[in-house]
Amino acid sequence: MPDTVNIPGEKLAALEEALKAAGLRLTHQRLEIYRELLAATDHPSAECLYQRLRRRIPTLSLDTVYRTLATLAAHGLINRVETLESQARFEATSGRHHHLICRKCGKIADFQWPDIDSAALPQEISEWGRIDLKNVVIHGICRTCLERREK
Amino acid sequence: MPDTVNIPGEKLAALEEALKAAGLRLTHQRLEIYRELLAATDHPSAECLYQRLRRRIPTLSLDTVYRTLATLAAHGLINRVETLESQARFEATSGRHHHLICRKCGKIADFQWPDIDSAALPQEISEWGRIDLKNVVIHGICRTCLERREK
DNA sequence: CTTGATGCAAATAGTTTGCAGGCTC
DNA sequence: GAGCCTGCAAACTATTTGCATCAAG
Repeated sequence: MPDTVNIPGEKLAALEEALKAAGLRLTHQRLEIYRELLAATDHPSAECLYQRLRRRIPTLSLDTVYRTLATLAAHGLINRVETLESQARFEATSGRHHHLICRKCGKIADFQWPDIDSAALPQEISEWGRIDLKNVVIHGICRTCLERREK
Repeated sequence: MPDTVNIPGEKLAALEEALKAAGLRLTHQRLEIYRELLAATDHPSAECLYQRLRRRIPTLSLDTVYRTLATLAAHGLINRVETLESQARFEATSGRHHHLICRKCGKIADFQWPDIDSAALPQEISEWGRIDLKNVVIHGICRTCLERREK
């Protein structure tokens, strides 16, 4: 099993470029945090990322995870995902997608819905202001939790 | 100017019924907090509701606002609105609607989008589990903030 | 070398909880 | 009158910040 996550080079190049453009340094921690987020599919919280990374980088501190997540989010490399929980969750920025959230176990899954992506917004919206992002959030109970409940 | 907010009786009846069904009491505080939320259009935070209600009920405590919001939310009378901010925001449960969030001032507006409400979800979703709620969240910058920025 | 980034520890913000007295049913 | 609800204060959780040190460019 590899000790570090291996990730498409283009994404890492984007990280390096975005950081450089903002006059920020490409540090070991930033690289690893971003890598971990690229590899993760479960929209981890800061705390959760910290636990995973600690195995590889024992000296890493939770503060740095928070600071790095804020930095990366500010530069559009990652997204803060809005949930109803108190803990913030994160994902690496990637193609257009939407979220399924289980209200029981809190798991977040992605799904595609091209029909919505291309659908025209209601007329009234254009008067509200400038639209940056259109996202569908679906709440429900995932299959695993449903089956657990039946027992 | 009226000292208390006046609200359609049906909503209040729903509150009374829902509380009674759960074996909970209809207290002055719960009534007023729910009334305030029914009247509000700006999805206020707990702190914000507290400030508004204090004028009418000087003895009200912030803790009670939090506790009451949790109670009402647990019984489906109000919704916690998910935002990217750290503060939770609330709205009285009402007809199907979606949210516009200004990333500058944090204002949340409602809008209708019947096409989405009636649109069929992608096939894959049904395999995920049970769907309770389908919500569109739009992020952008509201007109007021756009104009302020131009100056 | 220089300056921004990190780790540590302490501070904050928002929210929750334990307890004693008050109010609804 | 009995027990849930409230207000008060203190506890908690997630996140942020000040400062001395470290490392990337």
